[in-house]
Amino acid sequence: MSLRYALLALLTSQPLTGYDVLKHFEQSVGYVWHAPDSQIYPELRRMEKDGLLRGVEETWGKKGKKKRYHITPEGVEAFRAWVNTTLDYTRERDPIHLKAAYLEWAEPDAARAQMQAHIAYHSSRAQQWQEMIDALKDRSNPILAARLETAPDADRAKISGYKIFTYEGMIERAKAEIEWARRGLELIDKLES
Amino acid sequence: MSLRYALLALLTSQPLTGYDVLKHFEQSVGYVWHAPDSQIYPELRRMEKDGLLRGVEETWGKKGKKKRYHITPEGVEAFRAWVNTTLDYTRERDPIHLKAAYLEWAEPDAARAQMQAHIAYHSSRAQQWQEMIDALKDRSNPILAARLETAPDADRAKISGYKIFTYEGMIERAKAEIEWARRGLELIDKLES
DNA sequence: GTCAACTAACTATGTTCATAGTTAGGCTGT
DNA sequence: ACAGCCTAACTATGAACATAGTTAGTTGAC
Repeated sequence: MSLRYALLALLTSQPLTGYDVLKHFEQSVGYVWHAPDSQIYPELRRMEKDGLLRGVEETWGKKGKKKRYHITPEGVEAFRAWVNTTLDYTRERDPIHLKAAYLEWAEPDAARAQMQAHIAYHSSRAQQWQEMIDALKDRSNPILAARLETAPDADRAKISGYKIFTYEGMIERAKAEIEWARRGLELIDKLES
Repeated sequence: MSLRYALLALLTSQPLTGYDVLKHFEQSVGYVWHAPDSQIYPELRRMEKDGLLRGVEETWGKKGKKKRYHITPEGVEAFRAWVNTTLDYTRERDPIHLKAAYLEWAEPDAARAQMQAHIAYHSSRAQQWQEMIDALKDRSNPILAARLETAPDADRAKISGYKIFTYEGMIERAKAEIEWARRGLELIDKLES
C-alpha cells in the first residue's frame, strides 16, 4: 500500500507522465521506498481507476503519445489521510540478522566477508543520503528545488526540514549497522582463533 | 528464500513436527524473521520435496497423526552454503521514513502520535531482545538451552556469542530509531508552532 | 541516413507474504 | 457429557515484489 502513497507524494507537487514519475521517483522518494517500473505503471492505472489521479493524454512528436497524471482532490485527501494515520508495524524480517545469529556455521572468512559487505553497503547508502541532504540544503537537486518553488513560502522550512530529518534518520541507522558489523568483525576474530 | 534457511536453522538442532516448528519458531528465529503458520507448513512440504528434510509420520493418540521433520545431509549442506554466501542487499522500503519525509502534510498531533508510536514500538521490541539476551546468558529459555546442550562443548561460546551479537545489533538499531523519533518530536514542536 | 541512446509504456511469470478461515483430534475440568 | 483450550495441519485469496522481457516512437551524433 505504501507505493500508492509514495506516488501520491510525488504527484502533489506537479503532474507527471508515467515515465516522468519513474525518473523522479528514483531521485527522490525512491531513496526511502524503492519500486521498479513494472510496479509503478500498473499502480498508476489502478490509482486512476480509483479516482486518485486523472490521466490526460498528450501527443508526443508525430505519432507518440503519453499520459500525464494529475492528482485529484480525492487523491490529495487520501494522501492527507495517510499521513495523519499512525502506521501499524509489521514484525522484523531481516536476512542479515538471521544469518548473523547462525554465524557459527560459517567459514570465518565468509563471515568476515559478510560483515565487510554490510559495512560497504551501508556506507554507500549513507553517502547517498548525505548527498540528498546537501542537495536539499543548497537546492542543487532540480526535483527538490521544483517542489520547494511551487510551495508557499511558509511551508518551505517544513518541507526541507522533514526531508533532512528523514535522511538523517536513515544515515544514523546506517551508522548503527556499520558499527555493529565492525563489532562483528572483532567478534569473529575472537571466536574463530 | 530466507524463510527456508530460518527453518533449516531451527531443524539443525533437533527434528521437529510442523507444529513444533511453529512454536519454536516464535520463540527463537521468529525474533529476527517473522512468519505465519500459513507460510511455514507449505514451505516444510516444499523442503521435503526438495530433499532438504525427511518427514517421518508418527501416530498421536488413537487416531491422530503428525509428521516429524528431520534435516537431511543435503539440508545441512544447503544451510552451510547459505551462511557462507554473502547476501545481496535489496533497496530500502520503509513506510515510516517515507511518511516522515512528508510530515508537513500531517496535523501536528498526528505527527507527534506517529513518532510516539515509533518510540513505543521500538522500545517494546528492544525489551524483548534484551530478554532474549538475558535468557541466552542464564540459559532460562528451554529452546536455546536445548540447542546449547546438543552442541559440542567447543561450539557453545560461538553459538551463544553470535546470537547475543545479533540481538545486540537489533537493540542498537531500535535505540537509533527511538533517538531519531525523539528528535522528530522536537522538530515538530519547532516547525509547527 | 542510420545507429545508438533515450523516452514511453506495457506484459508475463513466479515468489513471498498477509489475512483469514477450516477441519479435526486430544486433554482437562466441571 | 460437554465446554473450552490446545495440538496439528491445511486452504483460499489477494496484494506486493522481483525479474525479465517486449514494443515502439523520438532525438541527436557521426
